[in-house]
Amino acid sequence: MAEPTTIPIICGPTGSGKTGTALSLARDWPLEIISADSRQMIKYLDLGTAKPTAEEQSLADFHFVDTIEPGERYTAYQFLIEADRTAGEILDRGRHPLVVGGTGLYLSALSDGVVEIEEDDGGAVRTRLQEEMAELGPEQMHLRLKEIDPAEAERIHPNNKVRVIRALEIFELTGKRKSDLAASDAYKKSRYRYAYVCLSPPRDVLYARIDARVDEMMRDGLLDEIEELIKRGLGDAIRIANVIGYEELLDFLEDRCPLDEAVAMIKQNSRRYAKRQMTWFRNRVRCLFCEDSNEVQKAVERLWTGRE
RNA sequence: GGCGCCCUAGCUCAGUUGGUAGAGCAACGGACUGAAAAUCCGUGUGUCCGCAGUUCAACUCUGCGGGGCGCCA
Repeated sequence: MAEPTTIPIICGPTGSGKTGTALSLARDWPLEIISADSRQMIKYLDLGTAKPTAEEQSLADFHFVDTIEPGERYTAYQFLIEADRTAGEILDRGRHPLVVGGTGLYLSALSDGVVEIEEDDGGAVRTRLQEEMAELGPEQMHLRLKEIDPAEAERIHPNNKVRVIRALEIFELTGKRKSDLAASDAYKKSRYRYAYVCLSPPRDVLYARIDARVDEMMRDGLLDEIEELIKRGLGDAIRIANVIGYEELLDFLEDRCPLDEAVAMIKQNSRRYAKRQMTWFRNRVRCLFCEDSNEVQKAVERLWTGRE
């Protein structure tokens, strides 16, 4: 039996230049890009998510860009299923799949798999748990988790409502403890192997680039984009989508802060996001770290030519 | 030029009746298994403007110098 194909992943924090790197490779290689970016998937949110432009999208085939509606639910599990399928189709065309993105959870779902759990139809269980959380408070809910799944409760801080709810939700849906499922082999996995290459410029360079990119987004008309979407009745959906750049400007448009303050917050939140991404890549996955685009390109090409 | 107030963390400031200092924000570190650009946890990082004096001991008191703000000229 043949070794499974190894597919390269270009990861890295926001603003590191992943898209540009992928497009450089596209000049010399027959590749298709599997974008692993939870916010670039959302239709109409273009400037603020630094979505590849129409021109950039004409230079290579991008998958998982503009595929969901604002406010629509999408999960790491769906990404695993669909990205695996897409990778297969690309290989069938005789081309190279190249995963590019900064959403760590989606990437590790793809590279390491994720536990299979029954679907919560319409999210009724989660909605109810959220209501109970609001009513009873985090301590009570954490205590409830402690009774059904002490090991998981031990790992989750009581203030982390999202995780406490998720663990309770899993128990209600499956009748099994999250800690048991995680230790089992009930994993959904991709057919392929993946190799991470992380584009990580020095921090001061990255931060300067992030700040400059935010100014550029504003010059390009991010505010107009949002006002247009509000006119089309998508204001609430944008809030739900929870995207840096949109949240802050909605605050400004709703008179909650001056514009310069909103822009400063976009920069700060983007930098913090980049920092969290770096923490993930440093400690969560094994990857080759490169300071610049050329190094990344060489590493990817080594994978494709089969020379390790 | 005279008088008064101020100078402590990256920023805004608190504080020590003399025993080398602490809040908020920022920053930094970490967690993350179907919400992840989400969610959560942890950590003071300091020539206390400079020099000299008094003192066992000065960030604190005194003098000189520097910078800032206000009022009067």
